[in-house]
Amino acid sequence: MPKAPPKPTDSELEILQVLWQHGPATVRTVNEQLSQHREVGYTTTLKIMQLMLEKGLVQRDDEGRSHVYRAAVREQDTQGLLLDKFVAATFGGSALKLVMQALGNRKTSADELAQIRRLLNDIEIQNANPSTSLPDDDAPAA
Amino acid sequence: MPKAPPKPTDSELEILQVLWQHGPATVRTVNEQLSQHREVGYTTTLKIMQLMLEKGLVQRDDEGRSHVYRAAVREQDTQGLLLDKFVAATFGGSALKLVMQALGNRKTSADELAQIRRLLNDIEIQNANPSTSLPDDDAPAA
DNA sequence: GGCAATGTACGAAAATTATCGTAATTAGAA
DNA sequence: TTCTAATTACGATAATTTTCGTACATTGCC
Repeated sequence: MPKAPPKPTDSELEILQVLWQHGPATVRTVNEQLSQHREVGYTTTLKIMQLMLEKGLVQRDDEGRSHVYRAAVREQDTQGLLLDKFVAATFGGSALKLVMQALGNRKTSADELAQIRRLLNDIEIQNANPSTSLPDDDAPAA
Repeated sequence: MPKAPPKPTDSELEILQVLWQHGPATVRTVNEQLSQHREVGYTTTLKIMQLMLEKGLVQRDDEGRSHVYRAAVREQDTQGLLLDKFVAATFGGSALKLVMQALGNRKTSADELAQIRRLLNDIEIQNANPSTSLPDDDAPAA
């Protein structure tokens, strides 16, 4: 089994965000996106993306003169990995404390609260009846 | 206004965790706690704590031969600061996505779910009636 | 007082990450 | 083909963090 890619650094995560949202892209495109938020040189972005290739965080297609990069890790997987480490380091492993803090000192809209309530209901249904598959918001009702 | 202490690094956060849980402590005590989880030299811990002092993350009392360090930042404040940055970097600023991910791919006990429900209720009461103070579990009922 | 034990201070090295200048390469245009 | 513009490759530097060796200071015995 090939080794899983390492945890991305902050800069690498920025680049992954661009690739996740935009899809496969050249260094130029990625750099232009990053430049909208902060100043960063072209070769800096290039270098980081080359390192990301070595680490297995991205893959690339070398057809033609310019290379096209794409994310080699999925957004949800990466978020989950980072979240686990963050919860462990910052909240002693307690996801509950994290959620309390996230919801507590922050304004949360009624709509968001409703979504969380739905999620809670789903989880409790799942706990009560593990054989049933989770309801899917996008699927037609039975 | 004195500048706010910077975001602690991973090692600094480990040390803060010890100080928050244990209360004021000497380098030796902190190092013994850290050593229970991983190997780390005494002078390494000492050096990091000295840097934390310069950064304003801890304060110390130099009475007697050994110094006693205490956290200079509050646990909740620090968690909140780190959480903000984490949500911004990893979830594009959406606390909702964070909560969904935290609750979704993770087993959460019925007790924890109940606590989150209570929190949701409190938030909705607060939203509906901003003049009222939040209920406090630790305070005696009026 | 002198010595051993315990602490602190300091400096340096290693590891990681971020940054960018410059050289080499390639593709088209003229 | 020759030149130019765009792109990649490479190496060097800086900044930050982590690590620890060693020297210095202090305390409390004997």
